[in-house]
Amino acid sequence: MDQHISQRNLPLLLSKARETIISQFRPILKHFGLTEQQWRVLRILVEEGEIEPRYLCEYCDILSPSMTGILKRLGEMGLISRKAIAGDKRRVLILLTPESEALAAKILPLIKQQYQLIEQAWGTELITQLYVDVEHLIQLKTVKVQQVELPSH
Amino acid sequence: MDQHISQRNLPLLLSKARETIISQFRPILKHFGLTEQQWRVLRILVEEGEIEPRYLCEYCDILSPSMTGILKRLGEMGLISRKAIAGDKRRVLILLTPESEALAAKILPLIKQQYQLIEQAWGTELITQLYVDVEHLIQLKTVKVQQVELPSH
DNA sequence: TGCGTATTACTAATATGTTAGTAATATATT
DNA sequence: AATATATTACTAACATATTAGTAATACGCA
Repeated sequence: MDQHISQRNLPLLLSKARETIISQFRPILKHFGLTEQQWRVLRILVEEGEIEPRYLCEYCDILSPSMTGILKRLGEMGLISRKAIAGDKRRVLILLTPESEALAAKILPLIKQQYQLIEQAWGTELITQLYVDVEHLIQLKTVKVQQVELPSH
Repeated sequence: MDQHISQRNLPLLLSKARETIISQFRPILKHFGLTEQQWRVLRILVEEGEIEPRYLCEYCDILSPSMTGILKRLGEMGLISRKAIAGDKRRVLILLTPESEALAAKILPLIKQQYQLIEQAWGTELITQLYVDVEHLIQLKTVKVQQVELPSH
């Protein structure tokens, strides 16, 4: 009878759930020499086209200092390029290169196939329900939660 | 036409859901100078008492090389100690110190209160449903999923 | 026009994640 | 007993996470 406290630890459970899913895809990304975060960025670029780093951070759920390094390495790998924005010298646009367009075109179908294999093995019902709940939870982020009072020490 | 799961990104959504929750607790841990992972370890030690590092890794969902550093820092902070196991010189037991017992006794009630504040703000229904789904998903980890065939390149 | 403030992407420092591999010890098999 | 294999915790190397802070630029307003 597993009665570990970890089973009532929602952040930990969500982390394990995520690992359960992502571990099914890691071999694909590894095969093409990409980390999970690098692929997250490329995938958003496929969907969005040109995009500024701060939105990339938002969509990928990656903080700015991490994104700086990820974009640096993707640039060195020849998988992204940068374009200046006229009228604002602070801002910049990130976009795919022909190489990464081709790479994404190879990877995306494999991801889709792997999703289908997951559905075959685990069924669609739970996965669908999980989407509903998780998106519901993410919506709630805007509903402010009172913070517990912290003792001085 | 409803969005097929292959066109969405479940690991990313789970990551965002987790961040939504953990951000409600981070101020508490920061107040006591702990990282999230350090607290995960201490919390398991409260529950389990003496425990070997490999089980700590399993229960905390932290890989062994990360755990090595976490335990090293917790040791330097005086929050864990180590005990040899008679009959097997490879193995070791990790346990709390009086200091970390006292620290955990201060933190645990605050975590519980914060959970209550979250439920006040967001309702219990969604949180309960999430537990159900996520635990269900984690169970499925044992059901083997076929791996998509990777092209040579 | 000048000045305070906001925004954007960045750096710095430390902690953790991920993969591969290793030294020491224990166990199974011959 | 001797050898091969398994286990445990560890190191190494690199990528990413987290927090704090900065330089350059843009903007709001007196």
